[in-house]
Amino acid sequence: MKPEASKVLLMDGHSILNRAYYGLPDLTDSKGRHTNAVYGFLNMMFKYIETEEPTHFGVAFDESAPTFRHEMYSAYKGTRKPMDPELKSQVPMIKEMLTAMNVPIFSQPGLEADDILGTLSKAAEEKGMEVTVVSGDRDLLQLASDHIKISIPKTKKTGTEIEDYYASDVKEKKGVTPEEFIDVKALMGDASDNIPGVPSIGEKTATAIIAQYHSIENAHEHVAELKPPRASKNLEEFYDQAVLSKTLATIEVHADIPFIPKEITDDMFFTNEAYLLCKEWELKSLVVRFENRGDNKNDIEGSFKKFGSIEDLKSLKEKAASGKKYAGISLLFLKNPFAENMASDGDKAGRTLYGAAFSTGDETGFITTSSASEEDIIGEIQNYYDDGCTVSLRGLKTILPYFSFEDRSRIFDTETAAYLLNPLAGEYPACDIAKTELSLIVSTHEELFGKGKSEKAYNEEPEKAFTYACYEAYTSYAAKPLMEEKLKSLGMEDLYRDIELPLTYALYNMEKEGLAMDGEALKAYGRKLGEKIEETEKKIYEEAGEEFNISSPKQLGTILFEKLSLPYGKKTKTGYSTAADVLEKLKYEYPIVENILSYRTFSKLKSTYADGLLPCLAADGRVHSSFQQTVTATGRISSTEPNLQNIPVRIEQGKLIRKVFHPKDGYVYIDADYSQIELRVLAHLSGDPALIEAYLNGQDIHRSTASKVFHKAFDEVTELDRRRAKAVNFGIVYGISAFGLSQDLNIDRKEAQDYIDSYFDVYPVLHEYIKGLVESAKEKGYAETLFGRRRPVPELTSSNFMQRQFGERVAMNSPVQGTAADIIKIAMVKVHDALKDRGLKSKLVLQVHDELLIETEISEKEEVENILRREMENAVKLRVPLEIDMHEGATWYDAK
DNA sequence: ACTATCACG
DNA sequence: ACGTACGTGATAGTC
Repeated sequence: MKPEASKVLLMDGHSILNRAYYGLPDLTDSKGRHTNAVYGFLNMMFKYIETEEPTHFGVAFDESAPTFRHEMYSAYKGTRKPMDPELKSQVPMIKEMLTAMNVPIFSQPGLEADDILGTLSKAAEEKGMEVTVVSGDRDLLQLASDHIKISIPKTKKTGTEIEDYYASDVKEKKGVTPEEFIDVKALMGDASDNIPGVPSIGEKTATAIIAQYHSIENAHEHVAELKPPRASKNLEEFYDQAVLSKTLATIEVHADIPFIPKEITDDMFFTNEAYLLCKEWELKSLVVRFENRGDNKNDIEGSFKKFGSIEDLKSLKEKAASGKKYAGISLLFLKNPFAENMASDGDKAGRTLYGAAFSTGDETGFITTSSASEEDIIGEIQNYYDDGCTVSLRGLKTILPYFSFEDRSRIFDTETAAYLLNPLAGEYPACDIAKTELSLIVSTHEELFGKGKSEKAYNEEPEKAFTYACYEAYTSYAAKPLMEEKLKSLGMEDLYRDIELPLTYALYNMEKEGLAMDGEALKAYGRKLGEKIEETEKKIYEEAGEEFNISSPKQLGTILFEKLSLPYGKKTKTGYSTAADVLEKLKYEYPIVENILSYRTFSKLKSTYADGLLPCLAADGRVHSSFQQTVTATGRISSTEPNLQNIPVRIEQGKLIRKVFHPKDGYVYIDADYSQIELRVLAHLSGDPALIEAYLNGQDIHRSTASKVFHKAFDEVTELDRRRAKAVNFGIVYGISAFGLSQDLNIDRKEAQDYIDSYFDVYPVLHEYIKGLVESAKEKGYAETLFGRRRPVPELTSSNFMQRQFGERVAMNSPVQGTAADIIKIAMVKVHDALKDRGLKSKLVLQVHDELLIETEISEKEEVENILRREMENAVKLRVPLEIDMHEGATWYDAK
C-alpha cells in the first residue's frame, strides 16, 4: 500500500461506549460523575489512531428518535431494556469531548449508526480509500470487503483483544461471505435486535443452509431438500418472517448523508478545550497524554541512571543527605534458586537481592548486585537512614528483613498510605500510585515482564528491571509529600503514623516468629479424619444405592433431589443448593443427609487444615503466615499461606486441631480476646443509654436485650429468648435486614421484622444513630470509623436497588467493624512495643480480629498478663468498658 | 477462571 | 417483583 493512500477510521459510537462501560470498573470524578465509559472510549480511540494511522476519522451515533427499522420490529417485540443511568449520562459527555476534539460526529434522525457506517464505508471504498470500522457489533460483518475491515475489540480480563475481519476473514471464520451473513441472520434471528428469524434455526443450521444455498430465496426454492426436516418445515411456514428478517438485518449502504469523514489535521484531538474537559472529569492518564504530547516519554525517565559501582550510589546518597534529606528507594529481589530446599524461616525467605534504585527526584539511580555486593548496597541505604534521613518506599514489611529502621517517623510506606486513601483497590503497585498521585503513566510489572511474572525475568531483561525499579523509587519519592498532604487533609494522619505504620513492624515480627506446630500430631489427626471419611463414605454410598463424588455439589444434588427425590430448598444458578443450611433442615428425616453433613465436616477439616497446613510447616518447626495489611475494606488485617485466622474452634472435632499448635519449651500460650467488642463499639458510637447502662452494670448483654425486647423479667428469659436476642444483636452489627435475620433464626420474615421493630423501640437512640450512618454515608460518599478510617460506599449511588441496599448495610457495618479493627490494632502495637521495650522473651504470635496470642516465657507470665490486660482494655477510652477474657494453656486448644 | 462451600471473626 | 445478613481465604469441582 502506498504510504500516502487515504485511510478512513470510523467508530460506532454507542457500541464502543457500551463496551467500555461494561468492560471497565466504575470510575467517578470527585463530583460523582461517572466517567468509565468516556475514559475507555477515548483510550480505545487513541489506540486505533496510533495503530491504524488513519488520514480521515469520524464517529457515528444513533439518533435517539425511533428509526425506520426500530419501528418495524417494535411490532414484533417490546422494547429494549433501558440504558443504565450511569451509562446514559456519559453519552452527552463523550459527544461533548469529541466535539471539543474537532472529531466529526455523524448522526441523523431516522438512521441508525449501522446505516451511517455502511453508507460512509462503501462511499469511501468507492473513492479508493482503505476503511476500518470499529464496533462491538457483529452485525457489521456484512460490510466487510477487500478494502473494508471490520474491527471488533473485545475487553477480556487479560486485556483488550481485537478481532479484524476483511471479507476473506468472514468467509474463513463464519463460513459464509459478508453478503450471505445477512441471510444467516435472517434465518437465525437476533433477540437483542428483535429480529425474529425462523423458529428452531440457530447459528449452526443457518450457516449450513446459507453456505449451501447462498440466500434465503434460493433456500426457499429448494425448501424440500433442507435438513433437518424441522428447519425445512419451519422455513416454509415462516418464510415471510424470514424475508422480513432479512430486511431488518440489512444495513443501508446508500443513505443520504451529506457528510464525509474529516481529514485528520493538527487541530484534531489535542485542543485546549479537550484538555480542560479531561482535567474537569479527572481523566488523569489522558491529561498526561495531553501534557506529554510531542516528547513521547515522560521527562523523568531521561534522568534515570545506571550505577556502575557502589561509589555512584554513595555520591548520590551523600548529595541527598546534605540536601533534602529524604529519598525514595526500591529493591528488586530474585527468587532464590535454592529456595525449594531452604524452607521458609519467615525472614529473608528464599529471596536474594537483584538490585536497588535510589531516587532524590531530580536524580534516580539503579545498581545491581553484579556491580556491587548486596551488603554494600544495603549498607549505603542503611547508612543514609542512620544519618537521620527519611526513606520513602513501597511495601515496608517485605523490606524490613534487610534494614534496621527503628525510628518509624523517618519511614514512609506509600503502599499503606495508598490503602488508607482507598481501601477498595485491592492492590497498590507503584504504577497505580504514580497514576493516582502523580498523573504519571508507568508500565506495570506485567506489561514489562509478562504474565508469568517470574522474578527470573530481571536477569533476562535487565533494561526493564532498571526502568521498573527507577520508576518505583521515583514514585515513592515524588508521591510522599502529596500523599502526606492528602492523609492530613482527610484527617488520617494520626491513623497512618500512630496505628498503621507501627503495626507493620508488629506484623513483620509476628510473621518472623511464626507459630510452632507439631507435624507428627497433625499427620495423626489427618489419618484419623481419613478413617472417619471412609466410614461415612461407605454409609452414604449404601444409602444412595450407588457410588458418586460426594464433594461435587452437582452430583450430590442429582442424587438427593432427583434420585432420592428429597424436597429441595433453594436453587443456585447452576442447580440445586446443597449448602449446609438446606441440608440441616432435612437431616432429621433423612439419615443420609446427616452423614453427608458429617462427610463435609471431615473432608473440610482434612483437606483445608490437616493436609493444608502440613506444607506450611517450615524447617524451624513453625508456621509463618503472611499478614496482609492492605486488603480488607474495613481495616481488618487478613492472613494467608496459611490462613491462621480461620482455624476451627466452633466445631468440636475441628477444635482438636488447635492441640497441634504449642509453644516452644519453657513457654506457655496466653490468649486474650475482647468480649463483644463490636457491640461495645456500637454502644459507644451510638451513645444509646439503654445499651450503655447494660454494659456499665456488667450484665449479660444478650439476656438483657432479650428481657427488654420480649418484655420479660431478667430472670425469666429463656435460652431461646436469649439466642434470638443474640442473633438480633449480631444482625444490628451486620446492618440488619428482616430476611437475613429470618434465615439465621429459621423463622419467617414477618416475625423477624417484629423482633427488629421491638429492638429499635427498646434502643431508640441506637436506631437514630444507625439511620444517621446511612444518611451520612450517602452524603459524604464514605463510611468512617472512630479513628477516621474511611471506606467509600459507591454502591449507595447505584441505580440497582440491590446494590443500594447492600451499600446501606455496608454503611451501617463498616464504622463498627472498622472501629473494632482500629482498636485491636492499637492494642497490638502497644503490646508489641511493651514486650520489646522491656526486653521480654515473650512474643506476639497471632491476631485473630479480636484475639491476641502470646508465646510467653514461663517466668514472664504475670508480666505478660498485665501487659495484655492493660493495653487491650485501655487501648481506647469508650463510654463502656472494654473487657477481655484471658486464658493460658500448653496448646492453643487449652488457651481458649 | 469461576462457582459453591465452609472455616473463622 | 426482586433476593440479601458484615468481613475474610482455601479447597474441590467444573468449565
